[in-house]
Formats: sequence, C-alpha cells, structure tokens
Amino acid sequence: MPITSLHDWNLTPDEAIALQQRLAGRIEREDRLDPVRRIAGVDIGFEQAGEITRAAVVVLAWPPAPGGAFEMVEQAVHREPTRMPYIPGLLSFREVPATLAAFERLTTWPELVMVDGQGIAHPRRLGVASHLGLWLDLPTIGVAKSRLCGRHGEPGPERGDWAALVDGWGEHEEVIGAVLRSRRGVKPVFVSPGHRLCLETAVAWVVACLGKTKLPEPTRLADRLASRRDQKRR
DNA sequence: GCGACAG
DNA sequence: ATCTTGTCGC
Repeated sequence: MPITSLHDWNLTPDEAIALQQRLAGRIEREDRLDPVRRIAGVDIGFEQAGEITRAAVVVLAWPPAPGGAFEMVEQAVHREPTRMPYIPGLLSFREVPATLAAFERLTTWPELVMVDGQGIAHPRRLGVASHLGLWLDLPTIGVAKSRLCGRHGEPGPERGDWAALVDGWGEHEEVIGAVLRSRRGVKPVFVSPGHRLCLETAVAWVVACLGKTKLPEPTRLADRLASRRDQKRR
C-alpha cells in the first residue's frame, strides 16, 4: 500500500519519534521486488560549512557488464538549505526531503535503492533507508559504515562473510541487520533491510554489487557525487 | 547519573 | 558529514 500523502518534515524531536514509531509499522520485510533492471544509490553531502544539503542519486544498470563494470544510466543532484542538525536516530528528517527532490529529477526509475545509512537497524526500526523506501514505495537497503544500535560478533575474514546484528532482549530479541565483510582486511559494513525485502535478500544484493572497494557500487558512486569527489580533485 | 550515538 | 598531505601497501 503506497503512502499517498507526505507528512510535515519540520517536527520537534518528540513528534519525529512518535511519527517513526507509527511509520515503522508500515515497513514490509517480505520480498516484494519487481524484476531488477536498475539499481539506484543515494547519499547526501554538504556544502558551505553545512548550510547547504546536497542530495545525490545515481542509477546503474543491472546486471553489470561482463567485465564487472556497472553502466551509469543517470545521475541527479538536488541542493537546498539544510533544514535541521544531525541528531542520532532522526537522520531521515535531515536527509530524506532533499533525496525525494533529487529523485523527482530522474527520468528513469529504479526497482531497488541502496541508501547510505541504516534500514531497520534503528532504535525504532525506521532508519533513513526504511523511511525513504516508504515514501518512494520501492525496495530499499541500508548500507552504513558504522553501527547505530544492536550487538554483534566479528564477521569472518572473507568477502561475503557476515555476523548477525541483533537488538532487544528475551522475547524482544531480534535480528535487525548484518555486519558484512565487503572486502578482506577492511572494517565491515552494516547492512539492513529498508523496505519490501528481507535481510538475506538485502545482503545478497549488496554482495552482488560489490566492486573492488569496501562499499557497493551504488552507494560508492552516489557518495562521490554527493561529496563532489568526482570532479573536486584539487 | 553515565555512556552511546547512522551522517 | 566536513576540515586536509603525505604515505603505506597490494
């Protein structure tokens, strides 16, 4: 059931938390993906000492070419005044509005989206990837570089090895993500379902999109575009 | 009260 | 996230 109306993004922390608790109940964790032909990557960067929020989205063709390279189908960037400071747990209210605007500039639509941040691996099970997934009504996966919440062991050393990220105790204990070794010898990434897919499927897609670096291609390329590292060179 | 804390 | 040069390693 797609969400048809957008809520107010300028909320007090308490109101934002209450809203997250309600929206979390709408997250679908069962696989519901259309045949994948395009995968989008999303990330946010900042300009002018944080005054400007810069949302970047890249759309890559799936599957990648025989050599392993992903074809860049389209890119979009949207800049706007930063609306609120970074508050752990409330990241989506700072980044999702600009991201939605960037998506509106696309002429092609993806069937899957990877977001730089957490999916359900969040205190109220509604990280940026999940929140964005609800608004786009698309399957989303959260790929974060560090942990927000949950406990976990050390994943194995090989690419693809992962350890469960669990949160809660007793009857409330649940697996909320995977601490994935995306490359030998590097700190693992935190993968969690955003919307419309389960953990195993999310991990499989991230692994399938890994190139030669720590981050999967969709997120890595979006990161470069958001931080202007693709042209900013010196 | 004392830590922890995505980007 | 961002401010920033060189440097160690495959």
